[in-house]
Amino acid sequence: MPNDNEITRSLKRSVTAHDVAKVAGVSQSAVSRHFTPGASISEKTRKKIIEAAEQLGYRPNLIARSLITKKSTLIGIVLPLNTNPYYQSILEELSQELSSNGYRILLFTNETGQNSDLLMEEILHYPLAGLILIAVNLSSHIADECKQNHLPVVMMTRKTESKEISSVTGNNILGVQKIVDFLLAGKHQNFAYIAGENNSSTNRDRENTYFSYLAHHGIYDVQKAIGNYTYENARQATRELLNLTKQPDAIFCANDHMALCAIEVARNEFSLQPGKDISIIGFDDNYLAGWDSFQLTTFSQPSKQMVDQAIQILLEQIENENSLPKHIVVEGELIVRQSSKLPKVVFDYK
Amino acid sequence: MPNDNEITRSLKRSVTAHDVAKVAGVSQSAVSRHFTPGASISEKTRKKIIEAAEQLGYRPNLIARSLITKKSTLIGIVLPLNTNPYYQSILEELSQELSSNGYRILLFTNETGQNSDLLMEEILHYPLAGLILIAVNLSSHIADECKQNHLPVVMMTRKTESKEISSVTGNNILGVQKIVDFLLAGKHQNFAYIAGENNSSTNRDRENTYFSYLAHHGIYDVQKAIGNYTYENARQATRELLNLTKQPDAIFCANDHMALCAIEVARNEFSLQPGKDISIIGFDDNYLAGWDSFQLTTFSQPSKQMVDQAIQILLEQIENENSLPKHIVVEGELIVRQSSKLPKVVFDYK
DNA sequence: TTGAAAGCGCTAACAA
DNA sequence: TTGTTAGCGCTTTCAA
Repeated sequence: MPNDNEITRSLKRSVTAHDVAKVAGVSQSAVSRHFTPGASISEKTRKKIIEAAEQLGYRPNLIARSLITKKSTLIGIVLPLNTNPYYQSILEELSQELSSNGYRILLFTNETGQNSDLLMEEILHYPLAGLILIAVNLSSHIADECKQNHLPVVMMTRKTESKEISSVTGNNILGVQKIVDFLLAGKHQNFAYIAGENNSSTNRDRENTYFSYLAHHGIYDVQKAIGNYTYENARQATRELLNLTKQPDAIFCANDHMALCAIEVARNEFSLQPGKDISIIGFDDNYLAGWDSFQLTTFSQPSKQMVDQAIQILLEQIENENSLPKHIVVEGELIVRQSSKLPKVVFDYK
Repeated sequence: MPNDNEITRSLKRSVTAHDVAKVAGVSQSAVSRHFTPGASISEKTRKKIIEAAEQLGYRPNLIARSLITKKSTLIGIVLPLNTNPYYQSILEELSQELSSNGYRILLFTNETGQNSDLLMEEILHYPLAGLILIAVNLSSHIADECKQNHLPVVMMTRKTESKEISSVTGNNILGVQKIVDFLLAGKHQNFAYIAGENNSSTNRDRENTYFSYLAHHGIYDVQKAIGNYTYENARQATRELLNLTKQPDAIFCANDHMALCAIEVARNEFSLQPGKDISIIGFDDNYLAGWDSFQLTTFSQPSKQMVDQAIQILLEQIENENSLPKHIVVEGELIVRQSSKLPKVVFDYK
C-alpha cells in the first residue's frame, strides 16, 4: 500500500516554519522574525503567523536554531553511577537553576572507575554550551581537548591536576582538620579511615589531610580500608576495620554515603552504638545525614552554593571565552550530630 | 584591535567536515562517508581523512547529522524534584540502558504539583526520538499533542486517562491486596494510609485498592493523611496519624520514601518501634528499604525490569510509529522485613 | 516592514 | 569510488 506509506511519511514530517509561511501567506523569514524577540514585523503579519502556527501546532526547532546562531543551550552533565544521594540533590538543583537560565541538561553517566576518556570523546560530538563534571576524573590530556574545542568546563566536588579547568569543591583541608580536632577533643584512641576512589582528588585531599594532621598531633597508627564510594565496598571496609584486634573507636569516611554504610554495619553487625561505642564521621551533609536514623556528624558541602557557584563560573566562561579558570572552595561547617562522641569539656568545635 | 578579534573568532569556529576535506584534499562528502559505517570509500582516501581529522581534532556534529537524517538520538526524560531515591535508581538505570542503545538523555524536571503543560510546551521544541515521563501527570490534551507531533511517549510509575499513552507501572492493585492480606493476618486493628499526590494515578490506584479491599474485609474505619510524596509532608502526615486518640497500629504509605519518613517519626518522636508497636509498610522497594536502619516491609517495583520494559516499548514505537500503545504491569512481590508485625500463624504472604 | 537568498554542518542522491 | 549538488529547519544579511 504505497499510498498509506506516503500518508504516514507526510504526517511524520514535523511542522516547519515553511509550512507556517505557506498557510499564513507570508515568507518563511517572516515566521522566523515572529519568533525572534525584537524583530521588526507588522501586527498584521504577526497575526497571520500566529494563527497559522496555532493551527498547525508549530514550534521552532531549537536545535536547528542553534546550528545557525552557533549558540547552544545544552549543558552536558556527567554523573557517577553510585546511588550517592548527594549527587541526586546536586543534579536536581542544577536542573532547576540551569533551566531558569534557559539551558537544558544533556545527561551522561560514567561508571565508577570507568575510563572517562571514551565518554569525553562521546561528549565532544555534541555542540554543548558547557560541561559540568560531577565527581569525575578528567585526565589533563582531556582538559586540553576541551580548551581546544572551546568547551567551557567546570568540575564539581573534584578537581584535576590541570589548573586550566575550573573547579568548585568543598573545603576538604579545613573540613578534615575540624573533624580531627573534634575527634581529638573527644579523646579518641584508635583512628581509622574509609577511603573513596583512589584516584579522586577529593579522596586524596581528605585522606592526606586526615593522616598528616593526625601525625601532626603525634598519632601515626591509623588504620585504613577502601570503600570506593560504593555501598558494598564501604560496608566491607567497615567490617575489615571493626574486625581488627585493635578496633578503632573513630572512623572518618571520605563521604557521607560511606559513613551511613559504616553506621549500618557498626550498629547491626557489631552491636556498636555510634556516638557511644564508636564515632563515625562523614563529609558532605547529604540528604540522609540529618535523618533521625543516622544523625551523622559531618562537614558540610552546601549543595545549593556549590551549584550556584558552578553555574556562575560556567556562564561566565560561556559569555567570555577568555575568562580565567577559577577554583572555588565553598566553605562548609562541622555539623555535630549523634554519630560521634562529644568532647567532655566545652569545646568550640567550629 | 580588530585583528585580535578576528583571530579569536576564527579559533572559536569548531572544526567542520569542510575543514577536514580541505586539509585532506578530498571532498566534504568523502569526509562524511568516512564517518558513515558501510559507505564505499577507498583505503587511500580514508587514510588521508583520518590523518586530517586527527590533526584538526574533528568530530562529526551529531546534532547537525540528526537534522538531515531526521533521526534523533535524544530521549527526553522528565523527573519530579522530590529527592526520592527510587527515581535516582531509575534514572541511573535508564541512562546506562539508553546509552548502550546509542541514545542520550535530555533531562527535564518538574516541581511537585507544577503544571506539566508548560513543561511539555518546552519539550516539544526539541527534536526528540522519544519521551519518558517518570511519575509525571500528563493531561490527556497533552497526550494528543504528543500523538500529533509523532513523539513516542512512555509513562513510568504513573499512567494517564488516555489509553493512547503507553505506560509501565508496578502492580498496584495486587500489591496493595497482598499488603492488606498481610496486615490482616497480623491481626492489626487500626488502619491508616499516607497518601501521595492527589492527582497521581499511582496514588489513586493504591489508595482505592487499600480502602476498598479493607472494606471488602469489613473494615471501614481507616484514617488517612496526605504526605504528597515529599519528606516534610510525609513526616507531618505521620504526626497527624500518631496523634489521633485512636492511634493506628498499621500504616500503609503510598511509597517507600514516605514510609521511611514515617518510620523515622514513629521511632523518634513517638517512641514506637516499627515491627513491634506499629507496622509501617511502603511500596517500591527502593534503595534504602533494605538498609538495616529501616528494614522496610514493602511491595517491590523492580526498577531494572521497569526500565527495560519502558525502553523496549519506546524503541518499538520509535521504529514503528503504528505500534500500538502498551500498558505493562511489572510484577513485584511482597518483601517482608522488620518494619511490620509478622502474623502469628504460618501464613503464605506471597 | 518585507521577501529572496545564502548558509550553519551535515547526509544523500546523482552522475561521473 | 568519487565529487557535485541539493536541502534538513532555521537565522540573517541584503535589497526592495
